[in-house]
Amino acid sequence: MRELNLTSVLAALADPGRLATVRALAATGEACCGQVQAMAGLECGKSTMSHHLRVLRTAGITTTRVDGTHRWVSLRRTELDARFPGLLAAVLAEGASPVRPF
Amino acid sequence: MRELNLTSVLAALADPGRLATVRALAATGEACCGQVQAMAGLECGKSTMSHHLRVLRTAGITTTRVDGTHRWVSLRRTELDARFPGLLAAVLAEGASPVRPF
DNA sequence: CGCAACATACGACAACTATCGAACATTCGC
DNA sequence: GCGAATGTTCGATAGTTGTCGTATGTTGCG
Repeated sequence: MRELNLTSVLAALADPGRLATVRALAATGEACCGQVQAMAGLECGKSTMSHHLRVLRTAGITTTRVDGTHRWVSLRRTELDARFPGLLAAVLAEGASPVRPF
Repeated sequence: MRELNLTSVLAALADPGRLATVRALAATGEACCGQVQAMAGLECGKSTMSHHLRVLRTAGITTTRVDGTHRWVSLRRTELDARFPGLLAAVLAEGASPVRPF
């Protein structure tokens, strides 16, 4: 288990593409790189996608399971919630509700 | 009121110095630049401090009240909590508890 | 007014980051 | 084994960010 440093986690999440990636993973549970890219709607090269996934993995937000030619990526919800309670929920909740207090 | 974009907020918080600044502000409620720098334990030039405070202000995390030669800085807790419920609490909670599940 | 205190603005520089294309590695199927 | 599919790694480049020193602006005080 990594250090799960808050600064690193926030830095990893502070990118629209990676945020979309995390949301896609939260919705599906597990997905391989290509699926994530499609679901997150990221139109970038595969190397860029690989880079973003590495940032998320290095920050301890995701984990990767190798299976043949595929790399199945998923959120480390349990560890994340244990270390930073409410953080993931707060980030994922954004945009989910209409945010109209009136 | 600014756009309060989640990505910008996360990017603003993704810095040790700014995180310490936010914690100091959360503890005191309001402080002028020099006090913030001292409380957050930031040993940097004043221009750097001013830069960090501007990043926080631009992201919508803080607001500044001018009073003579002082600039009183404080968190925009209400707006922040309304826009991103739980986010500030999650960020501030880190390190507050021993984080020892055993 | 002149000076000190507080903070911001500007210019410069180094370090980091996002992005891309091409090359490489691994595995599956024929 | 060969080629296709899936990702990663490498090198390069452009843009962003953190830091600093200095200059500037504003206010309070004598």
